[in-house]
Amino acid sequence: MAHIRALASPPLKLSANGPGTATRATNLYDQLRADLLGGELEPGAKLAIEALAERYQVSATPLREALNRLVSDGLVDRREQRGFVVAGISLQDLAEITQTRCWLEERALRESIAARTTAWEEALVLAHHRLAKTPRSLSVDRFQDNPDWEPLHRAFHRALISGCGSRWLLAFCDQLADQHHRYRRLSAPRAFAKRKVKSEHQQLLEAALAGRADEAVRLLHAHFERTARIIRDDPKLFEQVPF
Amino acid sequence: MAHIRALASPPLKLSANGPGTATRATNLYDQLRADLLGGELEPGAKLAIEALAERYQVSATPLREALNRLVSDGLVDRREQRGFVVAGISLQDLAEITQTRCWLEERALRESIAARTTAWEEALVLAHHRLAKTPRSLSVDRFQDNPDWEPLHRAFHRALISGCGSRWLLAFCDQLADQHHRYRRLSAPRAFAKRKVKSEHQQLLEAALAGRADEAVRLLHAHFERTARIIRDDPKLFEQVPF
DNA sequence: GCCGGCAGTTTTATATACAAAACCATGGCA
DNA sequence: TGCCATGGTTTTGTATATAAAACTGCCGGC
Repeated sequence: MAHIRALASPPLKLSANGPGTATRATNLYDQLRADLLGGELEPGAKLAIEALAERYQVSATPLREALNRLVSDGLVDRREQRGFVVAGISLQDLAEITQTRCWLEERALRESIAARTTAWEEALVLAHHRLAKTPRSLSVDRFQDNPDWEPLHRAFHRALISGCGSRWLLAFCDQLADQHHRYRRLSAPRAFAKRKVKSEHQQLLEAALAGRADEAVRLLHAHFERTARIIRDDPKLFEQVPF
Repeated sequence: MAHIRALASPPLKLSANGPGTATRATNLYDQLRADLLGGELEPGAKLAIEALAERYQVSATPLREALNRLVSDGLVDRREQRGFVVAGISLQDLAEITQTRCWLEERALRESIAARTTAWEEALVLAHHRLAKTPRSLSVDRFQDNPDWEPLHRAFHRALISGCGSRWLLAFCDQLADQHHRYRRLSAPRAFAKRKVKSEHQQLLEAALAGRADEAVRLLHAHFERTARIIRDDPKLFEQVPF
């Protein structure tokens, strides 16, 4: 199942420069993905081959390969004979992603808790510790994204469900987390003022470690739904929906 | 969410020959996918560019594009700098796919039943009718695959869960169904002798229509697990595991 | 004034040519 | 004999060139 990518980081090379060196299409895929998730490339934007080839200094062939991979991830839309565009966002889609993520992560979390091991608990505690000591914002009074935070947040949520026993389910959850992230980016400044994210994670950790599955699931759902509501209620966000 | 492909059939063209005509890479993707699921291309087999280009009468560029898409589907493995191979099979993978499919389809089925509408019920009845009147085997006494059967079987299972309200979940289920199919193909001759598939579907239909969610889920799990067991117990299938 | 077709332009998709990495067999050497 | 180095071969991955489709703006008809 080599197709399931490892978390949000580029695949680590086994040998320094032996067989299996990363290919140009793969590097480009990683970079494009980062730019899509980071918001450098905005939803709905045209992904013109020539412009991108110029921007990333590659030729059309590996570029098209990378774009094709991103289509499968749901980050890019392919329009036959009309090229590629950044996947759009909508309230409907946000609702489905949130709902689906609740369903899948609930299952994964319950399985992880039911099958919990020392290794899992320790990895979880570690992930939480790293997250907890990292500030969300670089500035205390206004929101200024701390780029270290997001990967650690991601890693914590990943650790919660990592013991579920199904690489498929984990891959699906990763994909939904990517999608969720595209929306979360938009709400981060608003969420910063309103939310006590830190304590939400703390409670989640404690419930999971203590094996209180129902409580952990409840907290996780609330966590996701709170994010969704903040985005949904943002008056500016969806006013100019192109459809 | 244009990336979610429509069931197992090629995307239907909206205008006869207007904008959006299928591209060569897309046609190739469909064909390769069919051949992978149909077993023309066996698990572990090398997918050499030149050989495939010759076989399908296309050049390397669209071929590589199609292969990249199939990697995301989990039907093909990419080995950096070493080309593509048909994704392998293993007992471990079969177990995970079966388990994950049970989890996801359970959720989707429960949601479908909870949200059931007349349209959903009618589509389900229709799908079941078509399946029921189509024989599994072209010959009565020995197994000879009826190519009409599989798409109808797929459509029935799809109809069961189609009301779940999440295109994401449906897409994940589709992907798992594809994977499951690769294994199911292998067990079909053995399953033919042992199983009353028809009555399993009949019961499932009745439970779903009557809104008996728990029973429907139980039947669905049993349906999947029975398939998995038959494959698992096949003495020939996994004796020469390449690892 | 608006719709529908038509030519020029731009952009996408594909074929081919080329570069670079992996593979393979051979042969030297301990 | 077993192992690593090495050169030639094959195959992958990338760049570029070409073909084909979509877009644009203009024009004429209704």
